[in-house]
Amino acid sequence: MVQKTRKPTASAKSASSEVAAPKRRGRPRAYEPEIALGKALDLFRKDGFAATSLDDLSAATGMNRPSLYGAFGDKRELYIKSYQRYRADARAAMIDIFKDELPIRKRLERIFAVALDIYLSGDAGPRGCFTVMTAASEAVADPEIRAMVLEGFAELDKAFAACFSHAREKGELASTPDPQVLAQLASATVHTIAIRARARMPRKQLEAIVKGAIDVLVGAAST
Amino acid sequence: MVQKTRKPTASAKSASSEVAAPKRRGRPRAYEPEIALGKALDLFRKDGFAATSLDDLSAATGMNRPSLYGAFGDKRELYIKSYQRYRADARAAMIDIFKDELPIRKRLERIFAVALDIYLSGDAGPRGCFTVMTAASEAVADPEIRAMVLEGFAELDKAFAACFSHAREKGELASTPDPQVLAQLASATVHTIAIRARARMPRKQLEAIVKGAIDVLVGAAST
DNA sequence: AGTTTTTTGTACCATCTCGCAAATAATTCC
DNA sequence: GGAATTATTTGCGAGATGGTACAAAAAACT
Repeated sequence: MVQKTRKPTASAKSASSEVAAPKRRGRPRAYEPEIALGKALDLFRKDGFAATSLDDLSAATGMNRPSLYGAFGDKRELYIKSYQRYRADARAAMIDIFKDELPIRKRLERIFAVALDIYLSGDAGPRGCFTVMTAASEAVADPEIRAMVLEGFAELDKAFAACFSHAREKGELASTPDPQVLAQLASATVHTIAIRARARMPRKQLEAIVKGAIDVLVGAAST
Repeated sequence: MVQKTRKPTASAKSASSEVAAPKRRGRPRAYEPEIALGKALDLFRKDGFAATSLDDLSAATGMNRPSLYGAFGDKRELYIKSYQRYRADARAAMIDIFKDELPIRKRLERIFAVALDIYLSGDAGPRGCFTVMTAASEAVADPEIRAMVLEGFAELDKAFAACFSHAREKGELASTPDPQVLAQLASATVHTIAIRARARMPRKQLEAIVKGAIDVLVGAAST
């Protein structure tokens, strides 16, 4: 009764965006759940959890309330699914760069640039980072959201740490500052630009902050 | 009609907590506005703007709705006044340390410790930083709040920059990284611990982040 | 005493909130 | 074609929401 109970029969091998139409039984869905979830995500990013009403969500997705409820569960579940979607999108946008074989400085530049793209996007003003702007607020009272948020921090820290470790092994960085410490400062930089972006600080200034941070992070250790 | 229009007659020299009772005309107030504002601040910090209802505020302050309205204006005005109060409190807690004549490392340690105290306080879980957790969210749509938030960032950056400049003049820091860059990284560290505190990251871990950041900030330049 | 001034308390309103039940529509299976 | 299955639509209902009107209360002024 929640989301899709996909294909009880057909080929269960390939999962995601199967071209095959598994011939669902009843009335066909009028709207693509993935698109609707994207719209819901946009709204939650813009207004946060409490200020986003089901009517807003209904209008934005084009689904009326019961359909929303049937597809995603109640408001909180929809919020959590939206957050998962956000995280998946952000991860997808970053993972290649994190894994790429570039000089550390170049890599950091590209990662921060992608982050800025994410945070500054939005028709009605920059939306910032979902984790930082709304999820962290909910985290204090909701254990499930809290776990996701903490996991998000850890994921980013870990990715940066791998970056710095790798760079150190390649001799791009000195051994003095622990890669993990550098990683936490890089995460902090991500966080500060996320917040500042939300307050409509111009991109130029945010890029200046990023540049300064990179200088210290790689310059401080290598030079 | 808003807040106190204090003393049309009496001595207009001393302002704040005057002991003199200027003999207000009508029925005396049942509650101290400053205390009520503190309670409102607590609520807004805990739940944010949208999720805090006037009923909640009424219950917390002990004032009923019309009194609240008469004393502080509508919900948004009360929110803004709460934020101003928060900023004033935070400034008061930090200003002495910023001005103090301590070695840069010691000064940073104390500043971050105070920040952690603020962010981790709260009966119902750590409340984080008002600016970061709720005000920045509202900033995107509300110009007045936005101005205050941006001003808050600038204030913190400036205070840190003054710190680092001063330290450099005293020969505690090398000349390589611009004090302003160091300041922005210090602010970023404040922001990241504010967010992480809200997600109930243990104080120990937050202190570890702070320690690492300080190492890089002062160690990177001075060694 | 009575008048004036200010705050409080009660009650109310129009609107929005979330979630759901019942009825209707579109499709596949038999 | 008819039964079964799945989605959509309409609309409801109990309660919360922000804000306000109005009268009662408590003080000072005359």
